[in-house]
Amino acid sequence: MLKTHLKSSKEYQPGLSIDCVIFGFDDNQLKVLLIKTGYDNSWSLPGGFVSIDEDIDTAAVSILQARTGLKGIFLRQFATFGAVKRNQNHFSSDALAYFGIPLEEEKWYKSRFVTIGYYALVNFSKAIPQPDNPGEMVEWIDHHEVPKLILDHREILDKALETLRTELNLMPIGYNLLPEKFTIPELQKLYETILGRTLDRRNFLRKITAIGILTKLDEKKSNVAHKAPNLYSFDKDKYEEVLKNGLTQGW
Amino acid sequence: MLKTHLKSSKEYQPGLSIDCVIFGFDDNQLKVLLIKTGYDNSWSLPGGFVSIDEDIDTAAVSILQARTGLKGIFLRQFATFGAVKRNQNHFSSDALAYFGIPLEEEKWYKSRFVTIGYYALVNFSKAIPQPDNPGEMVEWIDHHEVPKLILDHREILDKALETLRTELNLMPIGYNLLPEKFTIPELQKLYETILGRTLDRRNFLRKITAIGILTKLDEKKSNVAHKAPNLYSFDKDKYEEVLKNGLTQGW
DNA sequence: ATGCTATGTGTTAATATGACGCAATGTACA
DNA sequence: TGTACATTGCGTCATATTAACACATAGCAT
Repeated sequence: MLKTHLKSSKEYQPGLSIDCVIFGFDDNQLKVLLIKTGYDNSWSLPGGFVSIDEDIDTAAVSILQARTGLKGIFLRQFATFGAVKRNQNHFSSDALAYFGIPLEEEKWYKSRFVTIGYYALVNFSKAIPQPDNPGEMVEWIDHHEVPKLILDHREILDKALETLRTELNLMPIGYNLLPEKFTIPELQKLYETILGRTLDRRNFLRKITAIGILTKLDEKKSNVAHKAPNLYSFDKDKYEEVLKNGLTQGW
Repeated sequence: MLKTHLKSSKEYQPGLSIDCVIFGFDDNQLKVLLIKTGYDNSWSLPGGFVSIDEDIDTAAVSILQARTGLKGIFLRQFATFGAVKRNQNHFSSDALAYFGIPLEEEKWYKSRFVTIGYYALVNFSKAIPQPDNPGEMVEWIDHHEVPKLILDHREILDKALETLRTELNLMPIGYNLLPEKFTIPELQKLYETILGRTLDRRNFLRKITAIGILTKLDEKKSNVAHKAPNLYSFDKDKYEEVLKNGLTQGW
């Protein structure tokens, strides 16, 4: 929510912020990148402000890149939150002093902010969480074990997950969350984790391969406890095509 | 985009506006409520600003009510638009003078606005379009015949329709767009119009009735050219229930 | 009466889905 | 070394859903 080298508030779009729900998949867990403030150890979503001369989408990309070091990531706006009370009483005068905010900027920080929510899907192993403010911690947290978050960030996170669940039915997802080579069981675990329920192995295989975005590699996963599963990769071209057209739907 | 009795810009959330895509269905056409400015006859979506002490959702409801006189309408936020250039050069000094904006407020009007898009589904026959500024025209326009719109309103409209199409697959729609009593062919036309393609009569009936939200009335439509079709109504309770749980999906 | 058009209902084949069975592969360990 | 166990790969079958189509009926126009 704050950046180390704050420009003057005049250089930012007033009353507007961006919060990102960054999802990663590791150890069969859906994880979310969260930030623990140095000031009071409170947890929040990574976010930031929008420069006056910056598109909101660009601002979201910048925040994401600053936090994960990644470019060209799957990033999608999903909702905007603007309840009057959403950031009421959030920045105490003490907190603003801690962050070195000059007095004349207090009013800016204490006014209502409308925040635009983006969610991102990133390759866990390639992302390098980067603290931005001193004393800050950036951590991947299992989405089942998210601590209390500031403001309405919990609501934002929930909405992001709900959106992701819906989009799972409308388009192929996984390309951005898995390493280049992966197994069908891994992909299934990802789906199961996002949906929060189990799926039948055999039916999953049939359905996921029918989409036509997977390439079966002539290679098996090594160092596994049981029968070595086959490795697959995404067919980038076909994946992009399905992303554009969407999966077949109802009507 | 403007209101007759403008409060001082200080009473509004800075740099933020709301634009509504209001859909209605009449004469087998999907129509959109548009506004023609008195100033230069340019067309735009109905919109407005957000008071500093007003939730964004509440602001959207207010705008909708002001334009259609309707309360309790289906209203849904679908996207937020914030390209830097989106309203660059929109309000000329002449225009601001026309609207009676004091000089000291010019900067406010000329800065970038981020706008939150909402779409609404309303009962065409019950809505009473209401002009807000003098010389303004409020009209229902067939969505196929929408004229050139100001700013990025065309993009906003397209995105709203795209969202509506997707949501058609996720939840029942029609309750808010049709009169209390309607026929299956009418409902089908609505779906066809939204989707932009024809559907098979018989399959449509089977599928739409299977949802369990329709009540077949013991009454036929009168004054029709051919065989009188049966009238139906929505079962409000079941409709709400399906709205909440969504239609059955893939995975 | 006859033709035209739109509605109401039913049929059938193809496809998709959900629920399982069983053999193959590799680890753990007696 | 070989037996138990967990996991993968592939297949089957009953059922549900979908798409495509046929036919009778109702009401207006002439």
